[in-house]
Amino acid sequence: MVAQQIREMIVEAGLQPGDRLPNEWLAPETVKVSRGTLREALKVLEFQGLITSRSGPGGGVFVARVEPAEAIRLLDNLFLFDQPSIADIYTLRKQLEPELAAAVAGNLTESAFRSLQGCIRLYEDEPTTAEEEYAQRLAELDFHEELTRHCSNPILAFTCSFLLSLLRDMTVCRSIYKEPNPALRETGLHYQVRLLRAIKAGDVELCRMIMRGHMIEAEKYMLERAAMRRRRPSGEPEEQT
Amino acid sequence: MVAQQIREMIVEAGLQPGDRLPNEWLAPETVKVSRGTLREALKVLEFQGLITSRSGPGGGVFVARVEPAEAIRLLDNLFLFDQPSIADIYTLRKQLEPELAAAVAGNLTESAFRSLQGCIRLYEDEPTTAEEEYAQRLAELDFHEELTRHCSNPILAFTCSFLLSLLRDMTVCRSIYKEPNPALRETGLHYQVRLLRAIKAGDVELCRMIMRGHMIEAEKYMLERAAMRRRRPSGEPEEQT
DNA sequence: CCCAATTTGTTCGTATGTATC
DNA sequence: AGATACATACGAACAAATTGG
Repeated sequence: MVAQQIREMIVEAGLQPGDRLPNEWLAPETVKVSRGTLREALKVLEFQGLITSRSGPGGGVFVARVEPAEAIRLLDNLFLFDQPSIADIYTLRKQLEPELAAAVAGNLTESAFRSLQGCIRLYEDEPTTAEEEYAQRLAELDFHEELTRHCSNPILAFTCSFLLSLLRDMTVCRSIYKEPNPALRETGLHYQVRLLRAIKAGDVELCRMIMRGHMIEAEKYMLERAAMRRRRPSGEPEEQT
Repeated sequence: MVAQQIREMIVEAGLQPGDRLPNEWLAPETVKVSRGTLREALKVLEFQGLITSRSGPGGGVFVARVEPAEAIRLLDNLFLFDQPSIADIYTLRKQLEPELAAAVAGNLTESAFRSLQGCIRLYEDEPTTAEEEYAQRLAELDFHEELTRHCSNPILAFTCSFLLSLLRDMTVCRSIYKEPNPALRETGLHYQVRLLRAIKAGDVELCRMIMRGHMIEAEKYMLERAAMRRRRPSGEPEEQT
C-alpha cells in the first residue's frame, strides 16, 4: 500500500520528528497514484500518529513522534468483540505495576513529585456524592498514569498506560467506580502515601512490595464487586438496607 | 472525525464481525461529507482492522474482528524514534512470560501440543550454518508465539506477542541471533522440553518457575552479547581466535 | 463463456479554508 | 489588507473487480 511505501521512505531517509516531507515524495509522478489515493494514505499515517500536516505557507506534511496516548487509541478496536475480564487485566497489572514503581524509584524530579501529590490531594477528603466518588477513582488511576509518564522504560510505560485505559473504558469498571468504597479508598490512599515515600527514598524493593500489595487489594475488591453485580444484574441502583 | 463517527454507529448498532454495514450509512447524504472524504475514513478503519471491504455484487463494507497480529502492526511507529533496549523488553518478559506459561498449563489440546513440539523439532539438531542458526532462534520465538495463541487471556497474549515482535524487529537482536550460541541453545531446548511436560501435567507453579528461569537466562545472554557488540562495533564479522 | 449489474477503487478539475508575508 | 502557498474538501466521471444469469 502507499502508506507503507511512504513510511519506508521516511525511515530510509532517516527523517526525524519535526522534519518536513519533501514535496517530491508526495507528487503524483513520484508516487504512482492520484492525489485522492495519496491523501487516503496520508490520512492513515496521520491517524497512526506518524505525520501531522499544517496548511499555509511553510506548511506541509511533517514527521511526528508517536505519543503513547495516541497509540493506545489505535488499539481501541482490539478487544471490542471479546472484552477481557477484570481478572485478565489484573493478571498483568499485578506483574507490571510493581516494576513500574521500581523503575521510577529514586528517579523523580521535584516537579514530578508535586504532580503525584496533586493526584493524591484529589482524594484526600471523603467523597460526598456519587460523582465525587467516581472522580476520585479516576484520580487514583491518574496517579498510576502519572507514574508511567516518568518511567524511562517506554514499553513498560506504554503497557501500563494501556491497561489503565482499558480499566477506564470497561463498563463494568465504570459502574463499580461509582459505588462508595470507603475501605479501599482509605487503604489505597495509605498505599500511595507510603509509595511516594519509598520512591523518594529510592528504595526499589520496597516500591515493588508496596505496589504489589496495592494491586492484590485492588483486584480483590474489583472482583468482589463484579461478582456482586452479576448476582444483582443490570443497572439496579443500590438501596440502603 | 468521520472514522470515529462510523465506529460509533457500528458499536451502537451492535454489529458483529461479518455483518455488513448498511448502504445508507455510507451514502453522502447520511454522512455529511463527500465520497472522497468518506473513503479516507474507511481507509483508516480498514487499516485499523475494524472493517474489510469487498467489491462486486454482495460485496460492500463488513465489520471484521481485529486480529492481534494486525494490531501489533499499528504500533510499528511507536518506538521508531526512541527504541527500547533489550533490558526494557526483558523487564516485561520476565514478568509476563511466566504468567503466560501458567495460563496455558493444563489447558492445551492435543493438536496444540503437537504444534509446540513441532517448534522444538526445528532446533533439535545442532545448526551447521549461520542461516540455520538464525532460523532456529526465530523458531524459539515462534514457540513462545504459539503459546500466546492458546492463552485465554487476550491481553496477556497480545502483550507477549508484541514483545516478541519487538525482539524480531530489533536490529541488535537480529545480529545477535545470527551468532552461534550452542550453550544457550542447549539450555533453551532443555527449558522448553521441561516446560511442555509441566504444561501437560497442569502444574501451574512449575510452569511459572521454569519460564522465569528461562527468561532470566535469555536476558543474561542477550545483554552479554549486546555489550560485546558495543565494544566491537558495527557489522564486523567474528574471527576465530 | 460472456454479459450485465452492483459495488468498491481511482482520477481530475475545481473550489474553499488557512496561515504567512 | 491583500497576495501567496499550501493543505483540505467536493463531485462527477471513469476503471476494476466480482457475482449471477
